[in-house]
Amino acid sequence: MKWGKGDGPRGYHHGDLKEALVRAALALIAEKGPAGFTFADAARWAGVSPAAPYRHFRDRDELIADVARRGFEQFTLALTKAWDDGKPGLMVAFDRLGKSYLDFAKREPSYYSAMFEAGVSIDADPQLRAASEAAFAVLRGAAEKLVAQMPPKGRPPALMVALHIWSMTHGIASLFARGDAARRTLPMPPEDLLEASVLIYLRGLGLPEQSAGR
Amino acid sequence: MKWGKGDGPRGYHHGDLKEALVRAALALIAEKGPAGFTFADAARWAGVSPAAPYRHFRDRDELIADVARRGFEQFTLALTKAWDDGKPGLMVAFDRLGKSYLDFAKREPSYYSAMFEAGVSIDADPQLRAASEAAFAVLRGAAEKLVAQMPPKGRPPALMVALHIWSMTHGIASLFARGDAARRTLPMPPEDLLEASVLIYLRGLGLPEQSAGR
DNA sequence: TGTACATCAGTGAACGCGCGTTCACTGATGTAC
DNA sequence: TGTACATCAGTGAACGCGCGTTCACTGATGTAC
Repeated sequence: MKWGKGDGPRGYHHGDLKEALVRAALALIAEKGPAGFTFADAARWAGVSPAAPYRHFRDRDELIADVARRGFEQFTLALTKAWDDGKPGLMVAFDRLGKSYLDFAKREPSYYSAMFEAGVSIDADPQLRAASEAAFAVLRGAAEKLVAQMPPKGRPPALMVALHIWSMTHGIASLFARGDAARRTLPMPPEDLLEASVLIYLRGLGLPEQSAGR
Repeated sequence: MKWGKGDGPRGYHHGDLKEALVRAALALIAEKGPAGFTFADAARWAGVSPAAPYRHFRDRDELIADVARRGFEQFTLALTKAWDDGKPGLMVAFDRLGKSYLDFAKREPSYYSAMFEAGVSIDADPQLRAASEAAFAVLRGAAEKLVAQMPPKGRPPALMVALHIWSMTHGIASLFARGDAARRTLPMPPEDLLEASVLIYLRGLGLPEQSAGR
């Protein structure tokens, strides 16, 4: 399944090389880490000559940035689906959201690496930046709904809450849930660690479970 | 200040090449990221022939692992000093501890990269592993003192608390406080974000500020 | 429907480069007596 | 204190390799008439 869409190999023209290169990058990142693959590698993996990728990407960085962008798009989809507009209750939806974040890091370690660990500068590429912000917007929207449940006095800023949740989750994902060798071993599933952490945090905000729309 | 200890260049024998190579690695990581430097680079930076490093390190990975190990040692020192056995009060000491973590990531981005982002397998090298565990032990010790303040009923496991704090802090450090290009911009200082996060978390644990030994 | 032509997406050979690594070597340092 | 020798820590030349990149090219595809 080297090229998943049009099936069967074709002749002189590959037909879908851009997609194939992205898949190659994902496979090679999974194999050797984000720093461990080369443009030539990707070409070889896709079964084309080393010059072919230049028709589609200026250089290796542009390829990685494209992978990261696609990663953020899929990430946004997954988070949106998990949050599901806060249904049926904010707390249960929020918990799903966190688990979905972690699940993505575990299920798609290659995307996750390209997005967060490949050293691509998010701000340099507007498309990448937009994709990244769309993902964060899901978190932020959820945080807004959550703080809106609280009495107006002493309501924490939604942005802060979103950043906190993001940080906790990203911290757990980076330290304990990645697919590669740098992962630390942990005496419990990372999902449990995250769930407890988020619950304690929300309690600290003054959001006991029963008050949050259950 | 290429070789800081014995000053002045010497002749045929460098005299302190191992140290110089470590410093070279730190400088080059700062410049190009953990993946962006080579063994030959380090030799060049230290002003020796490309074969010289082989007298001190088997390969590039061994050099990076050594840098990471030293990083963890310094990290342990900084954390220990910040925690200061919980004096004068657990909450204020805990806050110092978190800030110190963040400060290290910001002050020593090269060490931090080598420790957490260079893809070295912690478990492969016993010395590295021990150094890493010593750093975590400081966090864990602090968490133990903290939960010991709580009524025995419903006391959370200290290990969990330590892992939570580690994750939050590492998440913030990775996303917002690193020195390199992958850092996201943030509408507030990362230290403030962390402080708020830890305070909310501790409140969620049932540790109001005044009950914690102040 | 057929044909001529333009354009597109790939080839494959070639290049310069820097890296990792080995090797016999040599200058400097330490030590036994 | 001096000398002979062993050991240590570096040299520098050399190698094979794979990468990035360019280039003229060519087969396949699309389009105008």
